[in-house]
Amino acid sequence: MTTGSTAQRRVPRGEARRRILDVALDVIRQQGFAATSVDDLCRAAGVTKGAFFHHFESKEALGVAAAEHWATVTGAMFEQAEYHRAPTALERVLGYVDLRLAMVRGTPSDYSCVAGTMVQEVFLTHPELRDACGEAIFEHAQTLESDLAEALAAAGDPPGVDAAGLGRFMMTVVHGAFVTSKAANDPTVAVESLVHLRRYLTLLLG
Amino acid sequence: MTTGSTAQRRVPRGEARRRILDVALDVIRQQGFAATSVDDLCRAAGVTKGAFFHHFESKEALGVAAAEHWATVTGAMFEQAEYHRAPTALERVLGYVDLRLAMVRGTPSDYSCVAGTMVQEVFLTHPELRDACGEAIFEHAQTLESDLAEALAAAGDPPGVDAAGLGRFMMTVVHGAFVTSKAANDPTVAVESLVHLRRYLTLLLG
DNA sequence: CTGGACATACCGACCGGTCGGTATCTATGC
DNA sequence: GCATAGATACCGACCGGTCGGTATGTCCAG
Repeated sequence: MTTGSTAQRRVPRGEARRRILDVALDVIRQQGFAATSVDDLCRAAGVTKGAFFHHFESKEALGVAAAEHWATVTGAMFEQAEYHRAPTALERVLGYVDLRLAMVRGTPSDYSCVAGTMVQEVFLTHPELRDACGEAIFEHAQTLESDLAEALAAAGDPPGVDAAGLGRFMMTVVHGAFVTSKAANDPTVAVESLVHLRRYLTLLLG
Repeated sequence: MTTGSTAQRRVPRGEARRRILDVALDVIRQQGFAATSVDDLCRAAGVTKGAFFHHFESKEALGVAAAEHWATVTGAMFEQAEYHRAPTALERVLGYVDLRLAMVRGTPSDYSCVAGTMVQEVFLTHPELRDACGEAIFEHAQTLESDLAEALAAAGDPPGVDAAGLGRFMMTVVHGAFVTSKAANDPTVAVESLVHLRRYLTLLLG
């Protein structure tokens, strides 16, 4: 039909998918998953709806891909962090918390977690998306496990505590800090919670 | 125009508002705020849209009222709980955690928090709703403050810890436990996090 | 010249919200 | 004790816009 000039390409060919995923991380953290429309994403990515549905078969599929993309991006980021180079396992664990403390100085849209935001909304209604979020979160928790196991051993393996569960608890505090600091509209609340987590780890493992 | 038989009243006159608020607590915890339509609420409450917008000037206003209703309902529930009758402040604090532990055995739609669910989605886009959620959460935290202050004093007031901040940390863990247990699709994760919180409080205050 | 990577136009369902109307209370004067 | 008038509670058709998704066409790399 119309046609004519055609194809104002807004984004270089081949980059649409990545652009959509990148902006999704930001937009979803700002607005939540349900409140984010496909058009919102396309606008922000500079891409048309055709491109969107070419790469993702549904909005839920985009969510799943975004959770995986999130895991990749943050995984790479944490993998490079300095805290891995600390000499003792306890210092590495505390270093992780300190890194979280440093991150939390900005605004929730920047420091919070896409997976944690999405899973609250969709855990019942979109099981596949829920599982993708779960994997992103607990896969990250697992990166702490070996240091935690070592630190626990060094502390004489306190009874009733295991490395995997302690890692999950750390995720609980981190994600809880996102919620309460959003509610308080004040990142200080996140800071203070992470300091409590740090104190707990010190008491338990020090 | 139409007229005719008129007014199949589905709900006794005068109960519409309360019915809407009651179902909102459930539906929003199941689907999130943005994914819950006004029609969803009306259907669940057995009420028409006219009734809805008679009582609430917008969907956001309903959200605010729901947060306040949540604070009232849960406030009354926690106020009656047994843990207030424990002899020492520390036992009362731990009793609160034990109550949370007991609650967390069900399903997230039942044990999670409306305010925490909503605030994740709307903290940036709906400031009034965010504030209402914040008030619900931190007002609840305050109910722990006097016991925490007393327990801290009994423990010799450990440096760097204050009752208000510790109360907020407890909210952080509770809400974090909602997130991670949803993500894991397993309430066990919430249980284990609350056990860690209990251990922290014991180490700090015992 | 083919197949993946888009663009554009479009669809029906559903969204939050409005509005004119009705049913039922309450207050008041007689 | 009863008519009446206003306020409140509610009904449900309707509105413009937006939603997720589709159909079909064009571009371009290999």
